[in-house]
Amino acid sequence: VSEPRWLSADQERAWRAYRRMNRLLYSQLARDLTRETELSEPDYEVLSTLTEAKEHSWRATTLAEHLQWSSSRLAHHIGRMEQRGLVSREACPEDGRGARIRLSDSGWQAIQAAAPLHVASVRRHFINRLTPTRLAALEEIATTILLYLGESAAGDGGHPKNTRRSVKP
Amino acid sequence: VSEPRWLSADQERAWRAYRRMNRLLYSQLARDLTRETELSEPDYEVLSTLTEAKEHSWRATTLAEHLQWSSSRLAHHIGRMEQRGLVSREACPEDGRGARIRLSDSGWQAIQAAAPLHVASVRRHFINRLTPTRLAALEEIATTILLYLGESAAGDGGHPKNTRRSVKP
DNA sequence: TAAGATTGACGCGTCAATCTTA
DNA sequence: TAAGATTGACGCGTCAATCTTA
Repeated sequence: VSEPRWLSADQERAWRAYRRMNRLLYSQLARDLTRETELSEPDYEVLSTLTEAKEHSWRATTLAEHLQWSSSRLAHHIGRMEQRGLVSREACPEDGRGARIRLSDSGWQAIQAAAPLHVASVRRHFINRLTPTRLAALEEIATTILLYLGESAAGDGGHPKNTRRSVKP
Repeated sequence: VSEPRWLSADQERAWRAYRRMNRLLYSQLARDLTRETELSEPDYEVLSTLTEAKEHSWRATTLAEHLQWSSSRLAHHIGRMEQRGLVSREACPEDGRGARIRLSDSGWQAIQAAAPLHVASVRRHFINRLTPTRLAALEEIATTILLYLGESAAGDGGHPKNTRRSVKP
């Protein structure tokens, strides 16, 4: 018995609604962020991830893994952020091939200023719109999908310890 | 009483899981599509939207609205697709300023071939992983979020009649 | 003057090639 | 030889400027 060629009406409505929510929500959050700060979403992710590192510095590889970015995307983006003084690059003591990315003072200030605004935006458009029950349901859905997407072994989902801190969302 | 500075642990877990699902699911679907066909996600969206139009042709503005694309994004992308022979542009009879985008024969063949594969991919990674109850819950969540995102008047959500046909997802 | 649409410049992400050290 | 990382070329999306017809 093969799969039907199309989705059922219910399935299609759900699929479309889900994708539309993603599109509009993401663009709204990006709009808020760029209006209220000097940071793009990717900038914000880099800075807030570095905030969670000890010494505010991480190996490029580790950072890329956390962000789920390719190494070349990271190198390009870090290059631009370095130009703007948000992060700095330094040689890696343990491994001569490696690089360490460090949050600069001005990067620290930028993320400190941006974080509460971004959290407020996430609350306003997303968190506050859903009951705790629904939010939990969404998390279950996401976990289920991720499980099948090969989340089992690697990546954030498989992290036994969650030591994240400071600038969270 | 102002909002707390951060999200609660529950909220943050849900928020992260939701975003991670989006990232991985979208990249998996894109990977499947480009592996199995000659089309990118945006190509697929353009072609399948045109399929839903009578005469397989739509005003550029209408097409852009359905896709929720900017007019310049549409113009650029249609230009590239025209080069590849997937669509054609023609003058608009009703309005000398307007343009009509038409699905070409080869575009029609491309979407016919791609659609079942794409639907299968969506089923495999998404639809089949969720019970009907959960899928309905997700649709409700999406609808709720969209409602607050200014979905009330315009856009797909406000469509009273859903006359979509043919190549659906 | 405004609406429909296109264009060019620029910033960003991907892919393949490359460089350096393990 | 492989791992860590960077680089350049290219394709795509955004923004502002522009062109044409209403």
